[in-house]
This record gives sequence, structure tokens and C-alpha cells, in this order.
Amino acid sequence: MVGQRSRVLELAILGVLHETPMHGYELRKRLNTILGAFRAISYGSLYPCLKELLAQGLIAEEAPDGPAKPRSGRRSKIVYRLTADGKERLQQLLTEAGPAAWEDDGFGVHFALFGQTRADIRLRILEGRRTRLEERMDGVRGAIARTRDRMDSYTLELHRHGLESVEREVRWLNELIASERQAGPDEAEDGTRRPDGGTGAGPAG
Amino acid sequence: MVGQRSRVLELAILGVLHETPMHGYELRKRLNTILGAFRAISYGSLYPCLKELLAQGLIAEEAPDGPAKPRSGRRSKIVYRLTADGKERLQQLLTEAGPAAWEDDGFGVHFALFGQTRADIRLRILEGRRTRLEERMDGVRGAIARTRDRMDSYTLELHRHGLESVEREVRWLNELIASERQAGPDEAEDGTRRPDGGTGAGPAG
DNA sequence: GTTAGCATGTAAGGAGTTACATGATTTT
DNA sequence: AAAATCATGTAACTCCTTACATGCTAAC
Repeated sequence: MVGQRSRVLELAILGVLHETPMHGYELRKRLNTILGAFRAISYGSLYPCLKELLAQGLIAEEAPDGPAKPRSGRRSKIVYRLTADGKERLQQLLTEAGPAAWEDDGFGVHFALFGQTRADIRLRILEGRRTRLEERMDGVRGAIARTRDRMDSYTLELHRHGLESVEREVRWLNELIASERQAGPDEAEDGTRRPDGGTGAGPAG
Repeated sequence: MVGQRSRVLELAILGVLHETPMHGYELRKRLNTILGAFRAISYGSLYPCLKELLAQGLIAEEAPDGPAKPRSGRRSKIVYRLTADGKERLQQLLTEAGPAAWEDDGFGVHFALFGQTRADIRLRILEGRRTRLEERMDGVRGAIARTRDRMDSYTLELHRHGLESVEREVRWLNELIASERQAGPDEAEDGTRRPDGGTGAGPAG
């Protein structure tokens, strides 16, 4: 058992490559766009991860499309695409959706890939995330209650703001869950709603 | 140059020990309460850090207060307190307030210690944080604009929500800054507003 | 007198960054 | 042809967590 790079990065890469083949540099930009605020990947973690996925046969190198041909034996762009195994693995990761999918890290990635995720799994992740946040709120509220007297106004304000942020996210999740439940039942069996231009099928504003 | 544990943890420890001496187990609980949602410290990082601070002479061991005496030569609770050097170091860290103080990690800790921070530094940190968040918003907005077409509704929704969260934090900072500017000028020279019960001198709700 | 929880500590390792090294392609 | 930027890759290092090892103290 070597390597085993973080599931999250693996999922993100496979998910993006499933949309369209890409080379590393481009992939990194796309990852950072998609995962944006949550997480910025560096080459130092991306390339080793690609290397490993390659070794596991989940992705494959492709000749760069078009006429741009490398002069010498080997150099320049390497375009990666998902293999059949890679697609299978992606489905597996998208379907597992265990607790890791509702931690801060995993949730963003899973959500960004909801377009490729089964409706029932989407719901499970949203609900798991909500439960996770509610637990966290209980913890913070308890901590505030227990130490209110020993806290100065700044610390209190920090907690108040933090708590409000989490409450906001819970409300957001509630809306998403309601919207999923409404749209869901029809397509629950197979439905993986592919990317749309924002027709309103997705989460409403 | 050995160790050099993260400035953030060092600051947090010194800041908490400045309020009152404490042993490690207690310290960890208090750190996790104060920094709560942002960061949870484990013993595996706390104790090595304490060890190093001890070696640098910034903190010192103290005989546990009260009648509870260890039977054998040495064991049981070790209470740590700030030394003179430690207080100096704490002041230095609180005053430096460079870019690290407005990154996600540093900001929470600095804010939690605002009760021990000079008014002008508080303002500088709040403004630095605001600028940082505005930069981030620009980045995300640009990324959305550039790739709007290639994004499905879920990814878009994720960005929308993320952006809204950041906007909310900016509004919060604006209120805090206004409140600081209003209360500040009188005490700008020396003022380090010690902990209060929440009399309204601090950030208003 | 044994379980539960307080208390301290270390070793191994995971996950990722920074800084570096290098080459290809495009722009000026 | 120099500079900028695209593109790939590695090595060293940072920071933290998990899991383990150990002992004290209180409660049942």
C-alpha cells in the first residue's frame, strides 16, 4: 500500500477529467476555479497525485490533440483522460459518500460534482452536512454557555459571528434539501442531472 | 534554528497563559473553546510546542497551587506561566500584525486576543482582513465570469453561496471598524481594553 | 480494586506547501 | 533574441493528527 493521496484530491481530479481530458497545468487552474475559496492546489501535490493515478491505471496519457507535435521524443503537454477503470472508480467515490463527504474539505468537492452525482446521494450528503453543522453549533453554544463569564466582548463577538455563519449555511442547506426533494422523486432511480446552463432545474436562488 | 512551531499556535498559547497560568490539558480545552470552530489543537502539537516555549524561556513551570502535592519526586500536573520574556514576546507578536494576521488562520487568533491588543493594531488587522477578503472576492467573481458557461448550476450555486458568505464577513468587518473608529481615538495611545463583561464598549450587535 | 477520566508525552506518518530545476511556446 | 508565461516535475520541509504508551486520581 503506497501513496494513497487524499481521497478528496483524487475525487476532484477524476471528476474534472470526466468532463473533459486536460493537461496538468490546465487541470490545476480548473480545480482552483471550481474549488476556489475552499482550497488551492499546488503543483507539488497535483503532479505526484496524477503520477499515482496513472500508475493505478485510472487515467491515461493522450497525444495532445491537433497538429501541435512535440519535436523531440517526448516533452511538452501531456493530456490526461479517464480510463474505464477511472470512470468506475469515480462512480465508486461519488457513491460512497461517507462522513468524509460532509466535512469542510470533502463537502465542497462533492457539492461541486453534484452534477455527476445520483439524486439520492446528493440528498444524503446535504443531510449529513446539515447534521454535522448542527453538532458543531451545539458544541459552540455549549462552550459559550460554560465560559461566558471568562470571555471578553471580542471573543464573544467572534463566536457570535461564527455561529451566525453556520446558521446561515444550515438555512442554505435546508433550501437545497427542499429543492432536491421537490425535484427529486421523478428521477431518483438513475438521475444524475448533467450540467445545464442554469435553467432553474438546480438549486433555486 | 530549531523547531519554530507555527507563530499562530505560539501566539495563542502565550495569549491564553497571559490571562492566567494553566496546565496543558486545561490549556488545550481553553484553546479549543476560544478558537473553537476555526481550529482544534491536539496534544500531539500542544505539548511539543510547550516544550519549546519552555526551552526558549518564554514560559516556566510552576508548582501546582494549593495543597495537592505530588507524592514522588515529580509527576502530575505541570502548571505553566508566562515569564517576563514571554510577556515581551507576546507583545511583539501582538504588535507585529503582518499579513499573517489577516489570513484565515491568523485572523481568528488575533481577533480572539483583541482584548490584549492596542487599538491602532486592532484597526490595522481589521482593515487588512477586509482588503484580503475583497481581493478574494474579486478573484472568485473573475473566475465565475470567465467560466460561467462551462459551469453547471451546482457549481454556480456553490460559488454564489461562498461569495455571499464573504460579503457578509466584509459587512461585519465594516461594522467593527466603524465601532473601533468611534470608540478608539480617546484611547488610541495606550489603550488595550481589558476583558469586560460585555458592557457595550466592544463591538456592538 | 477496578473502571473512568484527568494528565503528560512521543513516534510515525499524512497532506500539502515552497522553492527549486528545467524545458517549450508565445509575445514583444 | 529576450522576456514572459506555459508546462512539468522533484526534494525538502512544515505543520499537524493519530495512535500509542504511561501514570495519577477519583468514583463506584
